[in-house]
Amino acid sequence: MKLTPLDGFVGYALRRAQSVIFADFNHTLAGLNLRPGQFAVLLLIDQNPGASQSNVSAALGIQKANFVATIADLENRQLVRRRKSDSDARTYLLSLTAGGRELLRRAVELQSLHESRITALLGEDERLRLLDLLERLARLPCNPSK
Amino acid sequence: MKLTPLDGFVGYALRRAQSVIFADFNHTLAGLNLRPGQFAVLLLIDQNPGASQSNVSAALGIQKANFVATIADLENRQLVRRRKSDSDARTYLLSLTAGGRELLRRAVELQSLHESRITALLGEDERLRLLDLLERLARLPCNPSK
DNA sequence: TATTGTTATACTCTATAACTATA
DNA sequence: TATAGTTATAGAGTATAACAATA
Repeated sequence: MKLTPLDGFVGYALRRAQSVIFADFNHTLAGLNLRPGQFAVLLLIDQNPGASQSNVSAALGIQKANFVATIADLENRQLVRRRKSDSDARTYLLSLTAGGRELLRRAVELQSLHESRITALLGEDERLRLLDLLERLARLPCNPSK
Repeated sequence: MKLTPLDGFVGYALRRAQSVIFADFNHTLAGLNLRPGQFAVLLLIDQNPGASQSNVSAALGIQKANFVATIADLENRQLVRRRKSDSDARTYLLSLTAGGRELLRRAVELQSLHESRITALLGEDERLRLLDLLERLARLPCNPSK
């Protein structure tokens, strides 16, 4: 099957790469029952203790409505704790439990294996270059003039 | 909000970039009512006239079961034609209708505007380098040895 | 036996509107 | 009024199992 000109499009290449990389991530973290999004949530809470649900969901580009089930699951699994804020009764302050920190520690270890596999494939210089290119892509204006 | 070390992971950078690029693609093709997947299907049928549903869905990494609704929609919109094969009564041979070719022509035009926006952001050399890096990523072994 | 296309089903991710309780 | 969190809902995308017709 002829794939041209499809294989010359950045959007298509992104989709293929993302599919493979996410599969490898999920395979690597399979034992922890953590999908990419959940891993990102734990990481952000760990790095920003006391952040609210809105803070975290906005930082990850997740709608707050869709974040409710995610955070409820993590709380049910006793990985995340929610405390009522003293200064604002509307918000919950998020933090990791001891179990959450421990699971995150193991997840980070496995993630670094996953990332190493990418480095083995590209080389570290090229991996960093890829990160730079992807970050620049993400700065594409949202409502382009025409 | 602190995003490190999340922003140093290729998987996360891929997700952010893909989200922005797909949004721009959809915005650019909005008038044609064609999502990225449908565009890819039309392009592949155009480049491989007489291909079967299995051929096209396999080439795009789509399960044949999920391809049924996609192709039915394109057929209902009279963009794609399905003919029974003479040599194998199980398969349908896919081809574009005149309307399908015309819609694809306009879609390709708009897609090239979208791609130009990426080139404007990265420069053509960097865009080609990105394509190369993404293609190499997609060659990551599926079941890595640990 | 294996393959093509199909149906049915389920799960994830995402998007939106509307509600509540607070601010 | 505006915001934080919630509920409900709907649309995509994706995965699997099972089937009829055909090879």
